This record gives sequence, structure tokens and C-alpha cells, in this order.
Amino acid sequence: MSTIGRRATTTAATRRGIIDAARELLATRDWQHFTIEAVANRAGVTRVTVYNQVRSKRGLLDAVLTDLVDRAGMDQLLTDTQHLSAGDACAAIVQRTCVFWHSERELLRTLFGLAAVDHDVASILKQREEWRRKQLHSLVRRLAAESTPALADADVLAGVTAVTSFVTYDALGAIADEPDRAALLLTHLVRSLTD
Amino acid sequence: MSTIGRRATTTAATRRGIIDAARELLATRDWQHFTIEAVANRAGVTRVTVYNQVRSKRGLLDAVLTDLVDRAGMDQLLTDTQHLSAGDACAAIVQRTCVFWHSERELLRTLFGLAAVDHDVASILKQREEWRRKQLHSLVRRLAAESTPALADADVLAGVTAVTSFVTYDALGAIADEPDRAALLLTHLVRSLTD
DNA sequence: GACTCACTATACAGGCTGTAAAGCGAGAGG
DNA sequence: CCTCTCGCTTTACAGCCTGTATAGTGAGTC
Repeated sequence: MSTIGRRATTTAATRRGIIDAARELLATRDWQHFTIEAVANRAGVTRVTVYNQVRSKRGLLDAVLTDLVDRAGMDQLLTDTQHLSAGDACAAIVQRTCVFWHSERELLRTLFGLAAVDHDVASILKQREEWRRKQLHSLVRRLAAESTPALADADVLAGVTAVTSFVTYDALGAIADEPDRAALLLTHLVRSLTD
Repeated sequence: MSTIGRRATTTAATRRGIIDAARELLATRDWQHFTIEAVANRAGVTRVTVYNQVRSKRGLLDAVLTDLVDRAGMDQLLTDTQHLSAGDACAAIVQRTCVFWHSERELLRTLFGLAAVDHDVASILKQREEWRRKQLHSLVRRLAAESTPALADADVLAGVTAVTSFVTYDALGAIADEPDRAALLLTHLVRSLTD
């Protein structure tokens, strides 16, 4: 352990290569041709190696997803915006959410699509959505403290969650190509629910 | 051709059976086990018969989708609401849309999920979404004539389309179990964009 | 009564998944 | 320097699903 795992480094690199290859192929949204062999070829590696790193095709999706969450770096979104006014915090949260949706749009579209069809993928995404929901719950409480919404609390939260979800963002079509513009639109919607 | 195709009737029935079986299996959202053989078994028919009716697995999805559109009966939504005031027409259109999303929620979730992953399914759904968009365009024009929206026309239309999309409806979670309640929420959002 | 045509039964090629086993070769460790 | 470890490669295999082909059966048609 002199060079602190030169071997470990290379295996980590091949794992990275596999995950990146999977990311790229998933972004093409061609599930038909998303095979372990295709991923292996793109990563310059054997099929067996892929099975070695990730147990199965689902394991591969799992790896891509957790990797995606890691690079998201949205964890401290709430604390980052604590010092802002409720309105500004709302705008900031929506904006950063949009930027993230936009940055990985193709990949996310595939993953959320698969979640509608595969219970395993769904359960992984569900965890993340639950986290997002909690964050939004805090935000909604802050906003509601400054005004009296016309709708029931449960409806407001559900509405805000839906409006700021990836699928809604993606449904904006061409507008979603400009995250800042989309953020303004979505912020408008969120405020209409909470004011 | 005396009894007007007694044979034709039975073959139409088997086709119905196949499509219904496919609908039911798709609603379980288990793509993994959605095989031609499973559909055939559920329809009480041989695998070969399924291939006879629909050319392939994609052909089966196509058949399910066009069947779904047929039973939707949303074609005259716009003319039905022409005599109403703009605001009432908006509420009615959103409400009927929600009822439809709700009536086939599980199946639609699967189909829209697949569309994110399969270009063929996507292109079929795209046609329907284009139609919906046109309907909403008319509605937005009527609403905008009565007020001056704060947002650009393109943003308003994109927002309304997204907010009334199936995926957003489905993202409402438990609220989507009560289509009328969801309709009120979504109408609120649509109005906030157009007022 | 002969014919049509949808359905059945069976078989086959091709592709993808996942597992197993043997060999290689660079890195780790004494 | 010499040995051992361990990730990667190659090859092989069983199982499942898709899609196609072929021959047979039996109820509906004319």
C-alpha cells in the first residue's frame, strides 16, 4: 500500500468508464439497443467485466442513478437559501432545480421513463423525490407564513411538488432549453399556489 | 355475407381480447414480464395468434394506443365548450382532461414512460399531444382576450400545456385519485398563467 | 359439399441476460 | 527479486424472449 492503491485506482477508472458509457447510451433514449454488451464496447471493456462491477442490468441503472445523485450536489440547497427572504428562497430553489433538470435532461428523461415501467428504478427515484418533497415542505411553510393560500395545505404541497418535478419541467418543451426562463415560469406557478 | 360476418365478429373478439389483455398487463407496470406470451395466455390464445393480429410487440403497443384514443372520446371537447364563457370553458376542459387522465392512469403512466425510452411509442403519443396543444392554444387565446397575462405568449402556452399534461397530473400523487379536486388545483394554475 | 381462413401446435434462428471456469498479467508485499 | 493477489479476458453454456415458417384442424362461408 505504498502508492496508495495504484491498482484500486485503475479499477475505479474502469467503473467510471462503464457508468459513463451507460450514461451516454441511456441519454440516446434507445432502450432497445441499451444492452450490457453495448455498454461494455463503449467502455472498451468485456461484457463479463461489466457484470463484475455491477451485478446486473438493474445494478447498472442503480449505479448510474447514485452517481447522478452524487454529482447533483443539491444537498445543501435548503441551508444555502436559509438566509434569504421566503420569496427569494423560493426563486433560488426553483432556479437551481431547473438548472439541474436541464443539465441532465436526456438522462433524466430516460430514468423517469423507466421508473414508470420498472419497480426497482421507481423505488430508487422515489427516495429522491421524497427528499425533494421534504425540502419543498419547508419552503411551503415559509411562504405560507407570509400569506393565506386559497387552497388546502395538502393541495399546495402536492401542486408545488408536481410543478417543480422533472416531468413537468421536461413537458415545457422548447422552453426547457433555457433553464432560467423556465425557472421564471415555474416560480410564477409556485407563487400562485402559495400566495 | 348473410349474417354479416359471424366469422369476422369472432376474430374481432379475439383482437379485443388481445388488446384488453395487453392493457391489463401494461397497467401492472411490469415491463419485465410484459411478454407476448403473457399477453397470449391472458387472452386465452396462442402466441402465434397475437403475432397474427399485431405484427410485433410495437404493433401491439400501437394497437393499445389507438384503441385508447378511440375510447377517449375527447374529440369534440372544444366545440362542446364553445358556448361557455372563457373561464367556464377553461374549467370544463381541465376537468374533463383530468377525468380522462384518471380513468386510465396506470395504463397511461406506462405508455408515457415507454415513450421516454422508445422512439416509436414517442412518435405516436406526440401526435396526440400536438392535438391537445392546438386545443389549448385556442383556449389560451380566448382567455388572453379577457386579460393581459404577465408572461410571453409562448411561455403561457407551454406552461398551460405542461400543467395539464398527464405526467404533471400523475405527479400530483394522492390528489390525482380525486380528479375533481385535482382539476380545481390545475385550473387554478392555468388561470394564474393567463390572468 | 367444397372452400376459406383464423387459430393451434411445433420447430427454428437470432439476440440478450446472467453464470461459470480457466488463463493472463500488472500491482502489492515480503 | 520472487510470489501472491486480483481484476480483466476469453470461451462456453443455459435460459428466456422475439419473430418467422409450416402443417394441420375445424367452424363459418358460398
